[in-house]
Amino acid sequence: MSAIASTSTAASTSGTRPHYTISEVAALTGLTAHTLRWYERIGLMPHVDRSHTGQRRFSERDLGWLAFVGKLRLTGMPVADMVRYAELVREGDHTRDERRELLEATRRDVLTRITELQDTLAVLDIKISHYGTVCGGTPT
Amino acid sequence: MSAIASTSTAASTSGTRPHYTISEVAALTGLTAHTLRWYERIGLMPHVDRSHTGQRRFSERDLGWLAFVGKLRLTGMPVADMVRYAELVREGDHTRDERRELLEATRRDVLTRITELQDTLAVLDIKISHYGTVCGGTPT
DNA sequence: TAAAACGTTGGAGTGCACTCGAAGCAAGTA
DNA sequence: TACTTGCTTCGAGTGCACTCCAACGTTTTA
Repeated sequence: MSAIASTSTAASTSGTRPHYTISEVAALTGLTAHTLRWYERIGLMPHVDRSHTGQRRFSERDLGWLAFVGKLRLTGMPVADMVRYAELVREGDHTRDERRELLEATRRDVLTRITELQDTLAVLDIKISHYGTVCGGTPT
Repeated sequence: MSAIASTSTAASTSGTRPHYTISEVAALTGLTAHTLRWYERIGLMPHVDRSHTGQRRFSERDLGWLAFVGKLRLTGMPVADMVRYAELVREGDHTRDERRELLEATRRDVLTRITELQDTLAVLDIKISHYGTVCGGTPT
């Protein structure tokens, strides 16, 4: 539970930009430390800084990336696709078009998903309104 | 691919209501025969009729139920919860309140999900618009 | 300084929702 | 009748996304 305002880290430990320990990032993102390490292993994190003893130190930029990944995760995008996107980012500027494509495809998926959910909502409302009436009928 | 209009079954084989074979239902719902059998095994199907030789014969009502289950599945509801709902239906009228509760909770989840997706959509739109501009910046 | 808390690694395990395979009947077609 | 297709059951296998473990090193607190 040692959040951001804890004793040492975060803001200004050694003169450079803020660094977060893995447990701080876990608290901030809701992901577990296990998951964060796993993200790095599979290439979903773009290479996290280490302290002189080899411990991870996450930057603000890393947090931003994780926030974005969190959004992608909400869309239901498979992890493999997110990794693909991360690779494209690493490969540099000549992949911009492909990245935009990928994002636009995702955008379309999200739109579809929203429509599906709204349909479902309509069905649920009908069902629920049936339960409102006292008479029996055909309960499914 | 033998859809509904195939040779024998469906409409009026033996005088009673329409009966669909498992492969017809698979074609209609997009589920596999395996999955349909599995649904029955775990109690997610309310007991499918059998032919005199023991083969499944699905009714219109079964199709309606599967359509509803499909909607619930779209919400991301765990199968165990759907089974719970199916059990409540089987238990009869005194579970109406609990069923309505369950449906209303699901409704709330769906609403939350839609909001999340709309947030994500906003983020994607921002990203995509960045890719529209030619200047580099900080591509993440 | 000692203890507690936190970090590292590789690899194995978990839970979910299917998904498939094998062996064996049964029904319809050439 | 022979063949093809489809059905049955049970149990094992798959793919995904984590999730945890063991063994050990580091850092912080009392």
